[in-house]
Amino acid sequence: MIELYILEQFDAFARFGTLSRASRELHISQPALTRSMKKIETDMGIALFYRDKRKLTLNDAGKVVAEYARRILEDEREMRVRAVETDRRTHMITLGSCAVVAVNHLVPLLTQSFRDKSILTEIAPDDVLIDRLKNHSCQLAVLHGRPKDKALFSQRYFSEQLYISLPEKHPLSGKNELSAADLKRLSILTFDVGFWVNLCKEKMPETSFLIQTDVDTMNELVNASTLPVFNSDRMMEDGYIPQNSVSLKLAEDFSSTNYYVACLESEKIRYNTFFNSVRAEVFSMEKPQGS
Amino acid sequence: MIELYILEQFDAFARFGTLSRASRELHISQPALTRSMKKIETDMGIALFYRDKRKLTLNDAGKVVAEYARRILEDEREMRVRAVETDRRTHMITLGSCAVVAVNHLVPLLTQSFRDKSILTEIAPDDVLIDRLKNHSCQLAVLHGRPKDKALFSQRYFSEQLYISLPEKHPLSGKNELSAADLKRLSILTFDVGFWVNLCKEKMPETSFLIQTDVDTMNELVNASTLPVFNSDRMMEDGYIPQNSVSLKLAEDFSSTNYYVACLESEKIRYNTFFNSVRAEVFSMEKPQGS
DNA sequence: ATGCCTTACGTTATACGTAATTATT
DNA sequence: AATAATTACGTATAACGTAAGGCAT
Repeated sequence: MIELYILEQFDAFARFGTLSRASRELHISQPALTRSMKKIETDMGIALFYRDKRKLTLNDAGKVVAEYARRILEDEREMRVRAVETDRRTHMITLGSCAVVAVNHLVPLLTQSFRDKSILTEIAPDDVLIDRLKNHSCQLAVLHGRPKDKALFSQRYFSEQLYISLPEKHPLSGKNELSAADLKRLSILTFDVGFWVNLCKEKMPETSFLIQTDVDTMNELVNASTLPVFNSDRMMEDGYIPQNSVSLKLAEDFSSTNYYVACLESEKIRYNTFFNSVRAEVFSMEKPQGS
Repeated sequence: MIELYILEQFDAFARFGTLSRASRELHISQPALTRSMKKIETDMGIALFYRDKRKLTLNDAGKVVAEYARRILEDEREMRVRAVETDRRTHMITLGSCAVVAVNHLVPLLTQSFRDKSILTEIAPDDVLIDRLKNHSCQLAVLHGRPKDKALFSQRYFSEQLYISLPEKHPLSGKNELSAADLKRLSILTFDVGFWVNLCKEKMPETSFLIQTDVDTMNELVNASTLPVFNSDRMMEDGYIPQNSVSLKLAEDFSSTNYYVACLESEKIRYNTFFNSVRAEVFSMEKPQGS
């Protein structure tokens, strides 16, 4: 059997043309290459080179070996990559989500259901997430609405209602709730949460959203300014309530959404316990409000 | 890099299920396998087995590796087979010749000198043969005259003298020998032997040569007709003598030639024994005539 | 003189087997 | 007891580098 280190050296010679050049590329000595090339010839029982005393050239059989060597080496490399990939997949769960708020409660549930695995979370738009589920680059995804694709299993997670937090002395702070019309010409501090921001920009083109991507900057601005702040019921439950402010519901049909947790239908059983704990979580979240 | 002996052992485990069984199949010890399996895991940086203290089972990554291992090992095997095949193909000796008659005695000599090689003969003009020698597409060549090229080694083979075989009752049959003038306006049955035919057509433009390319057709025509037949001393020695005919020497300066066997000067030693046997052949051919 | 291939020799790395150990059936 | 995997240890193969030689440009 011809070992791979020999094929690698043979391939290097085939690519670089001389043993000395190949030896420099591989960081080994020329004599080592001479010996290896001799070895592969005796092991195969045939000559692979024309020997010109001075120069070494592949003969026809050598060219055949060079082709195979290349393919075999490439396969070996690919084997390692693919094996490491599947190893990662068995040791960690990738959770995609269309909104940051949605993952906050899911990561603890996942680590509880799969104690031996680490959890990787990624934020992406819905369509991207669906693609990722299908090509196994993520196993679970939080989406807006129930996906129609039959290959996907999904379960309702929770609803989110938009709120606007206003300083106590703000002209609008006395109202019960707000409409889109109330917010015309206003500037609202907004953390970049993808979906919501895009939706509101579209539905309320006359309102200006001061979009922040850095958490600390956002917090500082919230405390230091008297600007209205973009908010939601779920964020407030998690404690994101600006000081000295009142939060009013934004009463529009687009200002609430339902999140769904999805996975491949074929992997549903695998995540059964996780979905159960999600259901329990939903129950405990929505029951107090309903009562 | 994962060496092939490891992949072979891994594949054996994948196929036979236990290390001990695999070790028996491969005729190596169990500890050797334990070590190798450990090595492939550390080299790849991931686990490939579930370890049950008692039993060893492939995990998902291990199954991926098993698939690749199988393919890689098969490719390595195929590589060796294909290389040996092309080696065999290059290990047959190609003998080029400017004349058919010249190869008849050389092929037996070659098969005797190189019992492990097969002999391929090809007929071509002298200039083509010289090119082929230089680019290694033939190893030996029979040429008219000694090549001047210093890169070529050559050795005189034998001379050939043209004869014309005539029916016993032919008007010319009483002569001692023939001249080109005698043959004007005659039609002569001629087997297509390249060099001679072209030479005679040029030197005797008024004679018509009825050129035949099929051996059987040629023989039938020789027997069924009363036409003169193109012949030579060497062909007659080989028994090509038409029935009821007399063969007269064509006495012109162009009607005899010397054949030389040539090879690359750099490969002379390789064909040393062959050239010796050619010399012996020449000796036994020309001595009886000379004495 | 330089570049390329080869040979010779000593060193180190490593793949192997034997023997002993643990655990499971 | 028998089978399977592992650990420990000594051995032998063989891959490597250094040094030196040959040969052609």
